[in-house]
Amino acid sequence: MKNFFRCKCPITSALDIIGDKWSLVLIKQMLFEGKSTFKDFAQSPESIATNILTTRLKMLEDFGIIEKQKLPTNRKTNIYTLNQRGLSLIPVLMELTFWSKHEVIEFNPDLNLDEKLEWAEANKEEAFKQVTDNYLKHKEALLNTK
Amino acid sequence: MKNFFRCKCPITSALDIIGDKWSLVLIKQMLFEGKSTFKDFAQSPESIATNILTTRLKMLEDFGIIEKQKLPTNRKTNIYTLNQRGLSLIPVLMELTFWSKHEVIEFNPDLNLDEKLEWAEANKEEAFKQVTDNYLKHKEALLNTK
DNA sequence: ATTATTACTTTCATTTTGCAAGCAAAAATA
DNA sequence: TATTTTTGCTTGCAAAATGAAAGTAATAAT
Repeated sequence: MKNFFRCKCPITSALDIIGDKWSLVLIKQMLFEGKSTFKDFAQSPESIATNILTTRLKMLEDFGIIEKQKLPTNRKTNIYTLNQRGLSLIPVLMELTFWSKHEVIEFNPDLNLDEKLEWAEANKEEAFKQVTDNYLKHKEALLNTK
Repeated sequence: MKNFFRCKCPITSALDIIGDKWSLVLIKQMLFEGKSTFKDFAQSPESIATNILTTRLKMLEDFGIIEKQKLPTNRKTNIYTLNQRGLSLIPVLMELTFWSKHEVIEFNPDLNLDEKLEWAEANKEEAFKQVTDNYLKHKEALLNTK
């Protein structure tokens, strides 16, 4: 872990963990798109390569951001879910969404913007909580025999 | 610009612009560390290579996140500053800071955490505004004969 | 007039990412 | 039960991004 972090800056260090090309995309897919298996991620429109996917999932697990487990009904398929450390990235992801809505749309007019975004931006705290609760319910349902 | 964006997702598209290893670090250095020249960035503890620095600054300028200009008193030194599009990334950077304070400190105990962070986390909207105003003043001072 | 500084560029090494194919274990199907 | 399909993952190699070191031209400072 020595030399893993570029310096003592909190922002730079956060980016040293989740600032690569794929980590936040994977977390977003779990959080907002209900994805939970290797196959789910591999088949995304972002189309991540499977070797990269393997190493990213392992890294996120090593940092305690996600957890991997199997259902009693299926000894093969791994279920990847966010835990608390991952869930606490929700504000970062939502602020990125807001920024995108305002500033990225000019460069990528095809952006898929949720109609509830307006409300979420005006009620951030409530929106954060709602997304968290939503995911926790989804996760529970997922892990009690899919 | 075709094929620049991986897909139609706002989060993924935002990351396609500022999700590389250095962009948010440079923006942070301007915003919180008063850096504004090529030399400032090159001498940072993160130690970015100068060739990368050149391409990143150009990219951020092309996307309208920063602007480059010269002072009347110095025809050589370029002054890089954030404009509105860059300033609206403040919430993203601050949420990253909060996440780091709670979750990254375990992996990098040397983290340099501002003592005002506690307050900022409890008063996000006010903190965002304060950081913005601070920077705008700094920028104005910077550009009126340094 | 000389030296130092600034903002780059260039070259080449290293690291990261991407693509395609392959694989073993488990699950689904016949 | 035997065969086929699916899943999660690995391997080998190509391409792209990043990094380190040195060099350069224009400007600024001495």
